[in-house]
This record gives sequence, C-alpha cells and structure tokens, in this order.
Amino acid sequence: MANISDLIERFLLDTLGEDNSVNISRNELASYFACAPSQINYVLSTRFTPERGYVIESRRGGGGYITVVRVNRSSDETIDEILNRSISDGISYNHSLQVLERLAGGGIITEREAKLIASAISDKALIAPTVAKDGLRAGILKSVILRLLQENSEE
Amino acid sequence: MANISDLIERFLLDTLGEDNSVNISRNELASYFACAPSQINYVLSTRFTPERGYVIESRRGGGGYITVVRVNRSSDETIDEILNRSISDGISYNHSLQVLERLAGGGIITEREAKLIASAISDKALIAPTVAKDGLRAGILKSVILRLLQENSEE
DNA sequence: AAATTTGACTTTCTTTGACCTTTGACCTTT
DNA sequence: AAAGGTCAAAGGTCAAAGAAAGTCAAATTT
Repeated sequence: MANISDLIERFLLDTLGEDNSVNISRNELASYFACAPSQINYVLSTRFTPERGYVIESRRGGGGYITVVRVNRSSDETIDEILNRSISDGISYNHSLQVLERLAGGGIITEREAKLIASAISDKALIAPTVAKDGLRAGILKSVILRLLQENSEE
Repeated sequence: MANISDLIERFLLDTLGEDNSVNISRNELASYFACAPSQINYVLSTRFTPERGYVIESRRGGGGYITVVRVNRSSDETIDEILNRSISDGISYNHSLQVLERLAGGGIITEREAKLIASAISDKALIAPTVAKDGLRAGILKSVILRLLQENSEE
C-alpha cells in the first residue's frame, strides 16, 4: 500500500469526511501528488464510482473544477442491490417500473417522482433502436437514483 | 468559481433583482471588471439566453447602452416555445439545464424535479455515441415535460 | 494478468484583441 | 432651414490563444 492512487484515494476520503463532498482542481491535486493529471481521473474512475455511491461533477476551461460527492447509502442495502443486481447494465421498462415501485414503497422517492422517471425511460421517450433501449434505461436509472440519494444526504 | 464570467453574471443577477431589468454601459462594466469589453457579450450570450428567459436590447454609438430584461410570459407560451424552439429534435446538456432552470423559475416544475431530470439527461447517464446524445435528450425531455404538464392539469 | 502510471491528444469553456457596424453630434453645402 | 457628410463613441463579431478537464492507449509495476 504505497502507490499513489491509494494515497490520492485516502486524501479524498479524508477530505470528504467533513461534509460528504470535496471540491478540487485536477491540476493542483496532481501537482501536489507529483503525478500526471490524468491519474486523478484514474483514481476517480476506479474508486469513486456510482456503484460505490459517489457522484462526480466537473467543469472544464478557465476556473474549472472537479467535485466528488458521497451519497447517503446507509438508507438501505436495497439501493446497492438495485444498482448492481437489478439494473446492472440493462433493464426492461417493466422491470424498471418494479424498481421504481420498490423505491417509492420504501419512501426513497415519491409516487410523483416515480411516474416522472418512468416517463423518462419509457420506450416512447427513448429515441433509439429497440435493442439499445434497455442499456439506455440502465444508465438513466442509475444516474437518477444516485441523484436522489445525493439529495437525501444533502440536508 | 474564480472566473470573471461568473462574477459578471452574479453582478448582473444581483442588479437585476428588483425590477427585472438592468441597464448598463458595456465599456463601463468591462473596465469595472478589468476585462475586455467583448467579455460582456460573452457573458450575455452564454448566461442571459432566451432559454433562461432573458431578452437583450442594445444601442450602439454615442450614448449607447445594453439592457437585460427578464421576461415573464404565461406558462403556456413558455412551454410551447420550449418544446418547439429550444428542444426541437436535439438539445445540448447545457441548453437543457437552462430550459429546466426556466421551468423551475416559472414554478412549472420544482427545483428538485429540475435536478432529477437533469441527472437523467446528463452525458454520463446517456450511454450512447456522443453524436446521438442531443437527440436522445430531446426525446426524454419532451416526454418528461409533457408528463409533468399532464400531472399539473389533473389536480 | 491485472493494476497503475504516464503522456499525447481531444474537448470544453474562458479570455483577449483586431476589425466591423451603428449612432448621434456637429459640420458643410445648398 | 434642410440635406447630406464627417467623425468619434459605442456596441457587435469572430477567431485565436489560454486554461482546465477528459480520453485512451502504451509503458511500467506488482
């Protein structure tokens, strides 16, 4: 355990400690750890993944930044299961509705939000070849669910 | 948030505060922020867009000026314009954010819903070739917006 | 073999400056 | 006075340069 990636991970985790989010400059952090800037991306993409409950936001150009947010996973094991088992890398519309029902039933989202998300991942909304729709739905669903969790943990 | 454009945006928004319009001199504002005059145009064209509900009027020559007006139209008009003009058959993520902001600002959707939808149409959520993303977003956005309208009129 | 590290190249957003167009005040000419 | 000309003062446009972050694959470690 002496590789830079682990050190960077630890640093981010420590900083994250306070309020569940860190704001960094990629270049600054890279030069602090004397590594290539892209190594920061490597750490983010291998350690701070959606599957582990992290959301990354960033902006390029002058005044650019990267923000890492930890979402509140403690609410349930179900989230983890939903993200990794149920959705995985593809999910049908019907199966999605079941997932949304489960989330609504658990009070994680409201009925109204469930319907809203449903409309976003309906076959009608997804203008793409039929074979691609399940994959698209998976991406969208994961993103939305993480966002909702983030919302929950922000208060 | 360390770039001049954001500062200028904030300044204009603050000034805009009360009566929904600001009147400025481009050169004065530029020298106040110690930047190139054309930077004012940059800020206006990237932040005070029709999508966000702003109209810019200006006059050249001696005694010239720029006026930024925040418009408030009926929600029907807004929706119609958004659906047909802004979204049409393709829309970038940034433009989508502006549209959502506007819908939220007009009380047509809630802040939370805006963020939720934003996460559904982010580049990360849409697992597809880059060139296809704008089209996908358009379909999803329309579907969701129509759904929300339906919801609203049901009560 | 898998994970890490690096760097060349790309994309996005911002900042700047050179050049263009419009406007109004002030002259000229008739 | 009326009509047009001149010119400096605004604002507008656009493209190039700069500043971050993102991607990807080759090289290196473990």
